[in-house]
Amino acid sequence: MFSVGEFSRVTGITVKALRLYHEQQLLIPSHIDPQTGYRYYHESLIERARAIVYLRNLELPIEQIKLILNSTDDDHILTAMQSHQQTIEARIRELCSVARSLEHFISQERRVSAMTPTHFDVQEKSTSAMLIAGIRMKGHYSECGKGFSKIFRSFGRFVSGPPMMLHYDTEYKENDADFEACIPVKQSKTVEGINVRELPAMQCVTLVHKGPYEKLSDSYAKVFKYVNDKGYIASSPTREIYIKGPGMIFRGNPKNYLTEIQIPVQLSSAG
Amino acid sequence: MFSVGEFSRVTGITVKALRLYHEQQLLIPSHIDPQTGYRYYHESLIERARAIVYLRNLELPIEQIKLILNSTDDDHILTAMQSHQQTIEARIRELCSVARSLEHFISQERRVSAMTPTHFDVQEKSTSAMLIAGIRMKGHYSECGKGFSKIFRSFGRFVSGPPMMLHYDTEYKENDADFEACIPVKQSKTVEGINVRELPAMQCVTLVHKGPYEKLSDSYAKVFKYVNDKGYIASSPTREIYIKGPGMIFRGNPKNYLTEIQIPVQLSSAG
DNA sequence: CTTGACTCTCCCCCCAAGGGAAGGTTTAGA
DNA sequence: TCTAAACCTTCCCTTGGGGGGAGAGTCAAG
Repeated sequence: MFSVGEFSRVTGITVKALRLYHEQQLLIPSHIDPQTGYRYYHESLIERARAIVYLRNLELPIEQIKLILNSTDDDHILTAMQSHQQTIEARIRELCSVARSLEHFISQERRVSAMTPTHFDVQEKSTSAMLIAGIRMKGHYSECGKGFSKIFRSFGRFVSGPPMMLHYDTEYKENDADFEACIPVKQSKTVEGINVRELPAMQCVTLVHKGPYEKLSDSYAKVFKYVNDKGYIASSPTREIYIKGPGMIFRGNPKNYLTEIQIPVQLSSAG
Repeated sequence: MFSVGEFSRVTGITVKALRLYHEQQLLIPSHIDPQTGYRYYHESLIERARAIVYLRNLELPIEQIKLILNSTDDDHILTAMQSHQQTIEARIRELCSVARSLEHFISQERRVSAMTPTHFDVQEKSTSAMLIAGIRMKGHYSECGKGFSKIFRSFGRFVSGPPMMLHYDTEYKENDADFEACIPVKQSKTVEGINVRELPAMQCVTLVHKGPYEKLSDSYAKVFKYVNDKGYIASSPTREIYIKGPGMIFRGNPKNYLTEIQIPVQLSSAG
């Protein structure tokens, strides 16, 4: 006969758990001193205790274990284990789905971090051609969200980069702008109202704007000053790439928004 | 401004949960009527509510969500998500391990069920050769458990069938028996004290004994009677296969124990 | 003005499997 | 005999809410 502490050491079950199992009628001590209430466990209970440990490691609930250990019918045990297996596997599927979402979220975030430049100067560079899905719109810029949503709904996981906007106006227009909301995609697909095509490579002058969209005009001024100073000829459409913006999930902090301005240029003879 | 009920309908969060989120300072109503205590949510909170729903679906605890949504530092968000991902993946690994154990257990049980014969008669059959790991022992039969344990510890997942015992005595001995505890295995392996070898095919007379080991002698009597009646010559070692016994985990019900007795025979000229 | 639908705050209990602490009794060894 | 360790019960705490109810106040439409 062991006392709780001894039995705990032998079986590896905590004293707390032993008391709980007693209360739940799962593992009842062989003898309980009527005076002191001390629990005493017979050696033969070690076996049952081990079975309980084994089944608890399989994360079976106490109720189930009680049914299993008290049943003499092996078939019933098998059924209980199978049903538990179903439960576990369902849970695994849930968690895997969560893990996939997390993976997706994190890789998205990482891509943004990787694209975050360390310098915010006007630069010249060439872009390569890319496949985009776009929706040409006229009106106020703030309408662009609808366009992005529509493209995102249609292309979902085929999206291969941050959303961007093409500006076809040669002058600034507030309320009647001509622009195209577009998102780089991996595959072409025919969707009503969405124009999928290749955006050509180009030589451009670029500047990454950090901060809220309200201050974009400052950055535009800088870029155009550079273009003029160099004597380049700006063409259209100009591009705005929303490296980091409000996003689908978090509004984020507008102070950290990153927007790349790309002005396509033809290098004049003076270049 | 929405009342709780309306906001609940809009966001899909239950009223109970909205109150909880308020209490936990996760989603604080835009306005609380000082007289009535009614909660009113501004449209702009829908966005935060959606983010909360999204993050809850990723099974983030409320405390974490609070930290994430209240932080302006994107890096911190990424860190939090990554740490959560670690947690989730650790949990998945745990559950997969549990699922493997369950799978193992169930397939084991199924094999036993499949091997359960529908008739318990003396029969003649031939067995095929099999690879076994065995420990030859002398003494009392009850010592065999140690042998099985040792083999099991060494061969674990290479076990390919139920344990068995070879009896080398030609007469019945209680206390000084000569026997070999062995288990069929998939692969050979050199282990001190364990003899791995091929058990040859043989022609035998067999009977599946159902019930506790104490009554095995009745079944032995039946088998030997059959052998003698047929005029066969029994040879040794005889085999006892523990199709269903106390097992590693459950003692089970001795009334359901299944033990196959195999007596190797040479068919005499009279057969 | 009434009435039915909403909402409020408290309150309690529930899930699973214990953990932790408080406060009191018993045992075992020196 | 004394003292420390072991043991007892009882109560509250954990996650993330769900469920229900009491009792009271409020809102909006007819």
